[in-house]
Amino acid sequence: MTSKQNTQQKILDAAERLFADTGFSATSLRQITGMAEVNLASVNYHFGSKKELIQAVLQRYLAVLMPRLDQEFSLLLSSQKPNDLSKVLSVFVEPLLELNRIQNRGTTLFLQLLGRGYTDVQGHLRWFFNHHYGRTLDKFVLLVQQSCPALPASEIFWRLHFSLGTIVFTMASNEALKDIAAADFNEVVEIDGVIKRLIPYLAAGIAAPLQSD
Amino acid sequence: MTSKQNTQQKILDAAERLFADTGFSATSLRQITGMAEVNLASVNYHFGSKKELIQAVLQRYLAVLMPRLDQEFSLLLSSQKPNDLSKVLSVFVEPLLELNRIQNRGTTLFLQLLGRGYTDVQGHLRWFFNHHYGRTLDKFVLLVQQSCPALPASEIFWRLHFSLGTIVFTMASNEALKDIAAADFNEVVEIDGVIKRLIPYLAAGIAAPLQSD
DNA sequence: AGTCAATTTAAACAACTGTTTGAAATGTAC
DNA sequence: GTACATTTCAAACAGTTGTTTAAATTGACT
Repeated sequence: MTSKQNTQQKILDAAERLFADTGFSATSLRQITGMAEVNLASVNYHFGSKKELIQAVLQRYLAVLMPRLDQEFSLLLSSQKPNDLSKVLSVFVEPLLELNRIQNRGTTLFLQLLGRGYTDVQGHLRWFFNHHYGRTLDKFVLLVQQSCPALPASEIFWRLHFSLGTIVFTMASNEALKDIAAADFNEVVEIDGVIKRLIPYLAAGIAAPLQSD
Repeated sequence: MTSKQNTQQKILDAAERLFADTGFSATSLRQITGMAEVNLASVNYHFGSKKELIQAVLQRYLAVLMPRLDQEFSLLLSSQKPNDLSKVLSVFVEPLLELNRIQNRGTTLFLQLLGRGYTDVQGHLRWFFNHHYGRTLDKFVLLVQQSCPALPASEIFWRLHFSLGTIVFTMASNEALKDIAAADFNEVVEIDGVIKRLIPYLAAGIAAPLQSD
């Protein structure tokens, strides 16, 4: 009984690290099973296929993160006045940082995987995400719209995707950025430092005045 | 004589389209030579290897774009007063749109390729870019620092990377975003529309007030 | 015409991919 | 200990990858 869970978990641990580092399609099952020190066939035995393994890796984090976010969004939505945009964005901070409890560098790994999911595989993962967590996402979009009543919905759509790009890219190159910051500015920045730097940048970008042309 | 250039160009045209659509590593040489209607071996004959083909595809655009940008940056730097941040960012618009002259949807293709370059291949392409165009990049950073005298250099470093993430990610998922925008908002957005939407977002984000904690 | 280099071609190369197979090993319950 | 299901394992599967080879074709110049 423990051996089964051990194998599954060893695979998930190795897979998420390799996926985050080099992408889904660039990571082979032999790399994964090699790092996990399990047999090659065990991936297909426990997860069925590589595609399902990718989903399982993401699910481990999404299943914890999304209900938490959903709860926080509902709380903010129940307040009468529109909420400050920075406040809405700050909702992400704590649930994201709590992913570090699932796994050692969980927060970083999850955000990197999210980025890979958007660029690596086309369509497939996006559909999976929207299908499972579309409702939660809608609540967030509604909150942003309430806090930026001057912006048309289409503009908010674009700016939220711009913001997603910022987050995803920053986390994907997180290691490199940390190294440069340390070398050039004598700065030691951890993941929570990066997230807190992101908030004012994103808030200002999303709420930017409309261009007049 | 004309046959050689035809083959090389047919390969480049097919390669850039496939690379932009599905990424560098996910595109096989057989797909490329199939679409280009040339022999499989001609890629290695004319370009040496797949890696060198990737560089050649990017070089076709970078060789036109970067000198133009460098020139514009120098011009702005020569002015006495610091320049408005939106003005500095707007420098990119015209040179980027001129890439449409090289190739049909040149601007879109190039920006998608840039995005792929940052997420697909690790290190390798980033080094290539910094090595060839680091000087031009330095001028740009200097311009941004001049236009945001209140921000410490380290903060600008982070925010410029945030911005790079926005651009790269947006272009990498450009097709998907356009489709969603068309379906949800009846919007038809072309590449110049996206670029012009980006400017105010980026300008506001980069110049955001510092967080007070 | 003939000469020589540049280019194209089909075929094969070794290495790698995800997946499947059937036997061996392990665990669980009676 | 026997019976049974779960899990592991080595081996092979068919398919794809980038690259190389050597012969065939094309081009340009005398």
